[in-house]
Amino acid sequence: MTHNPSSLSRPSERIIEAASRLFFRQGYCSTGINQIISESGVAKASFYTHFPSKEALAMAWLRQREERWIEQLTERISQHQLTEKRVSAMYTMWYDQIREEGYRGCGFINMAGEFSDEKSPVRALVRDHKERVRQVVANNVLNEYRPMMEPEVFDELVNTIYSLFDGAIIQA
Amino acid sequence: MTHNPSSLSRPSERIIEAASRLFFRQGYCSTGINQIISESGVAKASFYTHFPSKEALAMAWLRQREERWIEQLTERISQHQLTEKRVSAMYTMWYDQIREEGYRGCGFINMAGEFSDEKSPVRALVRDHKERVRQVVANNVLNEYRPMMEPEVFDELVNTIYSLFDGAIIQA
DNA sequence: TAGGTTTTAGACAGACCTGTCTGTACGGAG
DNA sequence: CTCCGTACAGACAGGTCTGTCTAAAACCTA
Repeated sequence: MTHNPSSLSRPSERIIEAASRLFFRQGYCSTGINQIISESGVAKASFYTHFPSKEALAMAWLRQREERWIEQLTERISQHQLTEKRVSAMYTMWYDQIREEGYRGCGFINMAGEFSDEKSPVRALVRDHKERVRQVVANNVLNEYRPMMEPEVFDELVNTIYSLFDGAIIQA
Repeated sequence: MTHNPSSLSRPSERIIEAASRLFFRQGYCSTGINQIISESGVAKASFYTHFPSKEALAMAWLRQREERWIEQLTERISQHQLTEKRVSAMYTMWYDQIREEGYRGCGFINMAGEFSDEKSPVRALVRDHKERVRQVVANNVLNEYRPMMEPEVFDELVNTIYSLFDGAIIQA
């Protein structure tokens, strides 16, 4: 494979890159396959050799985003020892995120909102994402507190912290 | 017109009511005209006598929402004299809102996100909405502070308060 | 150079969606 | 009773979108 000087070499990467930009800016429904292949400089047939459907592309994109997101979250958290510092790091990350993304909301929620079917795999993926974040909160952020209280109380604490994290900046 | 015992009498109201529910739950693109007329129990021809297009319906819905929203906001604010109480009332209203709406985010932002064209009238309407909220913050919430500082400083304060308010809604 | 794999360009089918049109039903006003 | 405005049902046209297919070009390996 000759090196491609300007853009990403592999078609599938170019596709995801373009889809990421377009889905985020325009939403899933408003973005057509033709626009995606046009902006990624890929033939339609190539698209369908790499992704079986448009929905599959959306899922691939969400999965990649999920991967990076969790990765970054755990990395930031691991830089601190104190539980309160970890919580703070979590909020900082969230804050940075919405700043850089230009106030367009959580990509996962936005995407889920465009799939009317409650049983859609995309919805499931979004639910999984939220569950994983909750797990990170429980295991990486608040784990020091776990031995100090009853399991039910601990779970409730996790839920509370997560809800604040997920739902709002009410703190500010 | 005979009184209709069960549902709303006027077709246009039934249409907006159904659209409100569906747009909110499924998003604009995923909701078809056929679904709207089916759920509102209205013939397609009737729909198009009341609204020239699907987009016009969306705008009508947003306008109605806007009206009620601003109305409720100013009413809640006017119940308090102290500026800090007014700010607090503003946040309380926002909090109530996201609770009752089931954490699906700001209807305006969600809708705007589905219109790719930056110059779409829907986008303009959403921008107007945000500007009106900003005006309310300046004139009804923080107005007591206005004489106490330079105009630029006051504007900055308004922007800050509004951004927090706005950013919180988006995240939810 | 030869051969197999991947990519490209774009025509095409089928589904779906918006918006139009035709024809019918019904209730109230004159 | 008759007229008129409004609502109903649904077929239909025009366009758009996804996903398939063909045929040629480019690339990599040997």
